[in-house]
Amino acid sequence: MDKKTSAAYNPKETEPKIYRQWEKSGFFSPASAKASAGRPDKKKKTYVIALPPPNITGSLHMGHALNATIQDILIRWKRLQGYKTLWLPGTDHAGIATQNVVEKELKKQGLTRHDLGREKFLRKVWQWKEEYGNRILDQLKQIGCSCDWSRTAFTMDKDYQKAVEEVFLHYYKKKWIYQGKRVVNWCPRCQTSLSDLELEYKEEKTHLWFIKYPLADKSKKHLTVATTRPETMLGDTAVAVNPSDKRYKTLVGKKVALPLTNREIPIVADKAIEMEFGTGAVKVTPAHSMTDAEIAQRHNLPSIQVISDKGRMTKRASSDFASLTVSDARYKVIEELKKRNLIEKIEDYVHQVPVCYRCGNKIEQLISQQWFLKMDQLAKMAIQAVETNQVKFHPLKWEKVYLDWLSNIKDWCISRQIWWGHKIPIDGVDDVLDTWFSSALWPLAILGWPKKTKDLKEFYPTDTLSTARDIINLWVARMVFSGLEFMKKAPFENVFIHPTVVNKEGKRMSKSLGTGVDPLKLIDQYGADATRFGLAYQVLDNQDIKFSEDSILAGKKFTNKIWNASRFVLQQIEGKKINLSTPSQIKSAKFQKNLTGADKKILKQLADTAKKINADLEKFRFGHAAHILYDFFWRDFCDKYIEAVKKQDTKETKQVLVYVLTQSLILLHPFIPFVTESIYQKLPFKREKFLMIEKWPI
RNA sequence: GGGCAAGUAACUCAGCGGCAGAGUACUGCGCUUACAUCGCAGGAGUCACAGGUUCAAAUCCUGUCUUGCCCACCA
Repeated sequence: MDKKTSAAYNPKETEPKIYRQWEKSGFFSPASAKASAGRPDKKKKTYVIALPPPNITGSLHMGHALNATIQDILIRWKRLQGYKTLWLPGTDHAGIATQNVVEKELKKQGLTRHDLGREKFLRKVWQWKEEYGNRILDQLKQIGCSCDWSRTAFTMDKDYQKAVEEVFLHYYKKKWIYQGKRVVNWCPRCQTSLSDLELEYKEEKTHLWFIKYPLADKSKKHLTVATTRPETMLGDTAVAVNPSDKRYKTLVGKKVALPLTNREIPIVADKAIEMEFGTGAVKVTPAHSMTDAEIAQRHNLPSIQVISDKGRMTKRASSDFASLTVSDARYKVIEELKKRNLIEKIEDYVHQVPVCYRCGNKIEQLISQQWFLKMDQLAKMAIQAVETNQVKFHPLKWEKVYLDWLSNIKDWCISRQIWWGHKIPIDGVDDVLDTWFSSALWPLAILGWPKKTKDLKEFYPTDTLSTARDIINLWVARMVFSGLEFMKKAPFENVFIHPTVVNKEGKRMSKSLGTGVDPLKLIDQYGADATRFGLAYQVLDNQDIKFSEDSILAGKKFTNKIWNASRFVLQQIEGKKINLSTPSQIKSAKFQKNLTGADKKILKQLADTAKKINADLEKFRFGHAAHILYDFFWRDFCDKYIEAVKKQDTKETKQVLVYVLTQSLILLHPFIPFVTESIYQKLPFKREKFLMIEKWPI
C-alpha cells in the first residue's frame, strides 16, 4: 500500500477477492483448524453453530442478514480464540411454500399439479430446487459468512430422509403417533391441514348476525343466537348456553327447529359459553369449530360437515346450498332468513380471522382424518431442559414464550395433504409430514444421525442457536425435545433470540407491503463490512430494531477510516525494520521505560477494549461491542493517539503503533472481516497467513 | 382478554442513582505527516405525563397515556 493508493476504500473490489481466498484456504472447515492451547476454556475444544436453514424459496431479507452477521461474529470470534469451529449451513425444503411457488409457475402455462400427477410434479419441484435452491446460500457468502460449505445440508437429502423415517417409526412404535378424525385448520387453497402455529391472523370487519331459532314446541317462542358465520348454521347440531345463565335455565333440554333445515337440535348447557357475549346463546357446529367439537364431545352431539375441503358447501348442508362458495352461501342464508323474518338485528363487528401463513387465504376449520404426535411427554422434557438451565435463552425473557406454549400444548397435527415433503412411511399413506417435523431434527440430522458418525460424536450438541422470536415454538421447542428424545442431550446450550428488524414506524418489514429494505442493495451500495457493522451496531437489548440506514452509512465511513488509519501506520514504518511485538514484549519493563504518556494510554485503552468486547460477546451484546470498538478505534486511536504520534518519533512509538493497529484489526475482524483481512495481508512483517486465524487477545 | 417491549436532540438510539451523550442532519472555520467518507468548534433536549423514595432521579417505586409486537376457542 503506497501513497499512490486511492484514499477511498473500495469494498466492491476487495470483498469478493478476499472471500475467494478464505474459501480456498479451507479455514472455514474445522478439519484445517486446530484447537489452540490459548483458548479460554481448556476443556472445550469445539464451537458449533447450526445455521437456521433458510427456505429454498427464500431470498435474503433483513432478518437473514442480521442473523447471518450475528452468527458469523460468534464463529469468527471463537475461531480467533482458538476453538475448532464449525458453522454448518443448509436449506429447508419448505413444503407448502415451495409447492406453491412451483404451482404458480405451472399456472402460467394453464396447468395444475393434478394435470402432471404426483411423480411428474415432484420432478418439477426438484428441478426448481436444483436451479434456485442455493441462491440464498450464495447471498450469505456475499455478507461474508464463514460457513463450512463442504457440509451443506438439505432437509430432503437422502440421509436426512432416513432420519425423518427413523423418527416417525420410533414415535409410531411408542404409540405417540396416532391417526384420528379431528377438526383441523384447513387451507382450501393449499388443500392441506395446518397446525395452529402455521396460522396468521388478519383483522376482518364483518357483522354479528343475531338469528332467531324458533323453539320446536308449539310455544311460538324463540331463542336468539349471535354469530359471525351464519352459513355454518346448516351444520349446527345444538345451541349451547352457560349452565348458570338464568335467562335460559328453563330452556336447557328443550329443542329448537333449526331454520332452513328440517332438523330439530337440542339446547345444551356448557361452561365454555361466555354469558356476556352476544346473547349468551351460541350455535354449535362441531364439524367446523374446535371449540364446538369439544362441546359436542361433552354432550355426545353429532357432527355435520357442511363445508368441503375445497371451501364449498356440501350436499349435507342441504341441496339448495350445495357447491356454493362460503361467501355466496352466507349471502343466501341471510337472504332466506330475512324472508322468514328470522334476523333480529345485525351489528358491526371486527375480529381476527385466521389465514394461511403461506398463501394468506382464509382458513376453514373442518373435520378431517389426520396424523397426530402426542405432545405430553415431549413437552415435559422440553420444559425441564429450560427449567434446569440445560438450555438458556438470551435475553432470558423469551423463555416465557417457550414455557407458556409448552405448558398448554395440544397434540401436534403432523400430516399435510401436499405432495412436496417427507412421505409418511406407512404403506398406502399419501400424506406428507409437516415441514417442521423434519426441521425439528436439524441439529441431529445434519451431523449424520441416526448413523453414529464422527461428526455427530465430535460436534453434537451444538453451542449456540441464533434465531428469530417468531419460531421459538414452531422450531426451537421442537428441536429441544427431539434432541432430548434421540440424543438424550439438548441440541444447543444457548438460544439467542435476535431483535426483529422493523421499519421506522415500528411495523414489520414485509415484501408484499413494500416496507422492506433489501440487504443486497445495502451491500452493493455500502459494502458487506458496512452492512454488517451497521446491523450489529443496532443489536441492543430491544425487541425490535427500527432500521436506520444511517448506521450502515456510519459503518461505511468507519471501514474507510480503518483503511486510512492503516495506511498512515504503514507509511510510518515504511523502509524501517519493524517486527510485530508480542504482548509480553510490550509489557516488559525495558520496553515500557521508553514510552510516552500517549503510548501508555493507548495500550491501556486497547487492553480495556479487548476485555469489554469479550464480555459483551459472551452476553450476546453485539451492539454494545460495536459501539465500544467504534469509539476506541476512531476516538482513542485515530483522533488522539495518531495525532500524538505525529509529534513524537521514537522506535517504541512505531512499535506501539503497529501493535495497537494489529490488535485492533483482530478485535474488529468478527464485525468487519473484509477490510481488516485485506489490511492484515499488507502488513510487512512475519505474521499468520490470514487474520481470520490470528490469536484473539484475552 | 392476557403478555412483552418502547417512549431522551429534527431522525435512529446509547446512558439506567452523581454536571444530559453518539451517529445522521444542521451552522462556522479548516485540504494540518492517513482519511473532506476527514478534523476542530458550535447550535440543538421540562429525558412521554403525574405522584413517590433519596442529600441527589433520565436512571429506583407506583400509576396514567401513547405506540409496536406476540399469545388466546368470546362464537
